[in-house]
Amino acid sequence: MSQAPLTPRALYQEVAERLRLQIFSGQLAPGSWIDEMALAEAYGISRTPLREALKVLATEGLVTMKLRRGAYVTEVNAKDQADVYHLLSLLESDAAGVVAVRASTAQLADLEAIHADLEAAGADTEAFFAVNERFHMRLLEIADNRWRDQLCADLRKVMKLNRHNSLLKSGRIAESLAEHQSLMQALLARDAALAAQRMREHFANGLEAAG
Amino acid sequence: MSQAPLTPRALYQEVAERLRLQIFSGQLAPGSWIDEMALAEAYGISRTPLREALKVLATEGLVTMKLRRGAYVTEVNAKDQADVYHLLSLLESDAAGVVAVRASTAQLADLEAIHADLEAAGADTEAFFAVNERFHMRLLEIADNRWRDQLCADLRKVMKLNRHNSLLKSGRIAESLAEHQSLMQALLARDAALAAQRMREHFANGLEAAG
DNA sequence: ATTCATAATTATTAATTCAAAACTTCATTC
DNA sequence: GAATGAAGTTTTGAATTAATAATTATGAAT
Repeated sequence: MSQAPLTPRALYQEVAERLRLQIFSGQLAPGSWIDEMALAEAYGISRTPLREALKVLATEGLVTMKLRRGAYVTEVNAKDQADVYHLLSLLESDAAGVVAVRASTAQLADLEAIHADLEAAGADTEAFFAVNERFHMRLLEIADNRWRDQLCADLRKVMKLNRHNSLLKSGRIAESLAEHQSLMQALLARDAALAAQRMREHFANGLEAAG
Repeated sequence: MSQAPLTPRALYQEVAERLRLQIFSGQLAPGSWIDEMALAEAYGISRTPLREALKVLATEGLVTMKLRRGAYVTEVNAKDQADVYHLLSLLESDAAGVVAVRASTAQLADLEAIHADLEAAGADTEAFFAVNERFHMRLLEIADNRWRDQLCADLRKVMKLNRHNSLLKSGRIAESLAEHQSLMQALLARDAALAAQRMREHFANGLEAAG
C-alpha cells in the first residue's frame, strides 16, 4: 500500500496539514506553546520544514508568532468566534445568491444530491458534519470565486479552533437540515435575494445555538 | 540615526514586506519566476528567511509555489480582479453598516477629518491614493473585526498586483470624493443600510472605471 | 534528420550547524 | 528577607551544507 499521494505536496504542506489536525483535535491546545524541537523529533523531520509550516499557519491565523519566543496556538475568545462567524455568514450568503443566479441545472442537481446525503446521514453526528461541510464547500465552488473559497476555508479553520462548535451540536441537526432544505428551494427558484437570506438565517441559527 | 524599529520584526517579515513592494512596483512582474539565489544575494541574506517569506506571500495569494519549481508571482487575470474586488466591496460595505451603528461620535469625527484630508489632497493623485487608503483602513478599524481587517488587507494587496488600478485613475478623483462625501452623510445619519449601499456604489463605480 | 535515452547541470528541498537572544536560577547585597 | 544582577541553559533565528528531483543538452540509433 503506497502512502505517496498522486500529486505529491511539499513536506512543509504535509506538516501544516498535520499541525492543523493536531490543533483542531485539541492535542495542541489554544494558548499553548509549540515546541519546535520536540515536534520535529516526533514527526521525524528537521526544524526547517516545520518552521515553514508554522509561518503558513501564522498567516492563516491559526498560530501566533512571537519574536524570539516561538509559535503559540491562537486563542479565540467569544468575540473572535462571533466576528469570524459573521464574516463566514456574509461571504457564504453572498455565494448562495450568486449560485441561485449562475448555477447550471446540473450543478443544482449536484447540490441536491449532497443535500440528500445530508438527510441520509441523519443522527450520525460525525457523518452529518462531514457532509454538511461538503455541501458548503460545493456551493462555494459553484459560486466560482477562488479567492472567496480560500477566505472561507481559512475562516472555517479558525472556527474549528473552538472545540465547542455549534455545528457539532446534535440538537441542531434537525433544524440545520430544515434550513438547508429551504435554502435549496430558494436556489431552485433562482431567487438570489431569498437564497442569501436563507443562508444568513442558517448561520444566524447556528451562532444562536453556539451561544 | 537609528534604523532599528522600536518593535523589531523577524527578518522573514521584513523580507516579506520588501518582496510585496517589489511585486507591487512591477520589479517582480506577474508570472515571473522568483530567483531565490539571486534575491538572497541582492538582499544580503541567506535563502532561509527568504523562503519563509515566500511561504507567507504564497498563503496571502501574492505568489504561487510550484513543487520543485520554486515561487512565481501570481498572475491575476480580469476575472480574478473582479472577484477580489467583489469580495472587498462585500466586506467593506458590511463594515460601513457596522460603523454607522456602532461608531462613537469621536470615531465619526475622526473619519470626517480624514475625509477633509482627502478633499485637501485634491488633484495630487499620489496623496489622494494614500489618504483614500487611510480612510478605508480607519473605517475597518472602527468596525472592530480584526479578522475582516486582515482579509481586506490581503485582498487589497492582491488588487495592487494589477498595475492599472482604477483607484489610480485621476479621472476618478472627483467622483470618488463625492462618493466618500455621501458615505459620510449616511454614517453621520447612523443609517446602516444606506451606508452599506453607498459603499457598494463607491466600489461599483471604481470597478466600472477600471474596465 | 529526427527522436529517444542518458548524463550532466541546475535549482529546489530539507537537514545540520552556528550564533544570538531570552528566560531561569542562583548568589550577593541592601 | 527581598531585590537586583550575573551566569548558565534553553530555544529561536539564520546560514551553510547535503541531497533530491527536474530540465536541458548531447549523443546515438533508426
